[in-house]
Amino acid sequence: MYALIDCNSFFCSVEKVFHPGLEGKPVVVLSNNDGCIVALTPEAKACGLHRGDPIFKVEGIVNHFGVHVFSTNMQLYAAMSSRITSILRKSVLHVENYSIDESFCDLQGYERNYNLTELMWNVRERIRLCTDIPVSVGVAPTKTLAKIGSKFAKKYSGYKGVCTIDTEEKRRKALELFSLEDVWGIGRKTLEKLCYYGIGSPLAFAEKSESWVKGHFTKPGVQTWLELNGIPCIDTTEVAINKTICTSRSFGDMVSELPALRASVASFAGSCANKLRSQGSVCGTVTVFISSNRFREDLPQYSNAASYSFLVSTSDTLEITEAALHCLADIYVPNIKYKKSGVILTEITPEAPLQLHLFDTNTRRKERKELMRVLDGINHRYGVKTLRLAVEGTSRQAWHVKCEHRSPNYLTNIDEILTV
DNA sequence: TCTGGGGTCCTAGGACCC
DNA sequence: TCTGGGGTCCTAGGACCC
Repeated sequence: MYALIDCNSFFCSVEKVFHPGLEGKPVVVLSNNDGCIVALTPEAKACGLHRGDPIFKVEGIVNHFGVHVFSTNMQLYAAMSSRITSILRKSVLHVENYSIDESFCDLQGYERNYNLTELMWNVRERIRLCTDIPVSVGVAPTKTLAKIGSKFAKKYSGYKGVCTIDTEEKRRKALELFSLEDVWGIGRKTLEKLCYYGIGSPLAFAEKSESWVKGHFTKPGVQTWLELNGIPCIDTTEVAINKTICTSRSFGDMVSELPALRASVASFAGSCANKLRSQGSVCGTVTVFISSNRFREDLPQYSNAASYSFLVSTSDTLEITEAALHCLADIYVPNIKYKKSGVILTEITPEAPLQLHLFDTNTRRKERKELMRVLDGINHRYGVKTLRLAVEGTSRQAWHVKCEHRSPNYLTNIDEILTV
């Protein structure tokens, strides 16, 4: 059996931990740049707000109902997430951190000594006591069914936060009541396809014959079908090493001048290189992209991308930034109002063993590695971007993101710790 | 005025090999 | 009229996830 632990309205719940007066009030958390709603409480949903709504379009609702609005603070949410994960790991042997707000537990063996529902009730209570974050838990023979269970646990208070699907009868009942589009693995396209074949519920899909499903769907569809029928086949083992690393942002204000774009690209390249080193990898290629504001039909549109491949794979901030700025120079066109830029690192491999190159002229690899070690050490101790390249700029610039309602970093910065 | 960011996996088809 | 068989690797694009 598997358990899925899902934090309820996670970003909002974290904000509520530090603003206890908000219990029972509508709360939303915005995307970067204070653009769209990315997380909202049930109370906010009841006001008519939806995930994905651009905030400026729903200002009326927000003001009318007094909805509490927060800018996103990923550093804070990530810190809370790791606290929850560590509580889980102390409670259950096999924990798989699936996303910032969800973890799977492999409960194999626990059924001999525990009632699984009671076990998860205890885990849930421990998380509540230690972090004040409410979670919903689904327990079932497959991960897809566990996900469904957690949704029921969230929706119906009678489950007291834990819904276990451990009999054929419960499985069929759950599949009958659950909505098809909420099934893990069924997106917009698959939903359309299922509708076309007259399939209206997860149960109807699960009851199709194996040969029919194999004839009409490819591997992911077949996997979902198997999982719904109680046969585990989705392996979500944590990917500790990313195969691509991307940092991109929409700008607070549009920019046209090359120096501002260079500052943004250099800053994103630095962030990418930092992530790359933190997972002990090097990259073979860096890609830079820039684009204008696609929502402004009245302005000339332009977007482009360019890549550079290194002779010898690297994780050196200076090398990666320099290459990224060359790419930018290749695609920059003046007199365009740019809204977004980004840096992508690909062809990521472990830093050792490093494939060298016959015609490589870089003789300072060792010194550079030491320099990066010092750079990372300082930024780890004194905060992200304390030490950075001059080209990234020094003052608040037009391309910086907007975040007018950001909470302090209560959990990670001693200067911003909560005062009681 | 204002519209997010960061990933993975799978498949088909092209290009190439013997 | 007839035009082999069996592979690998790479990439773009689609679909999905949070």
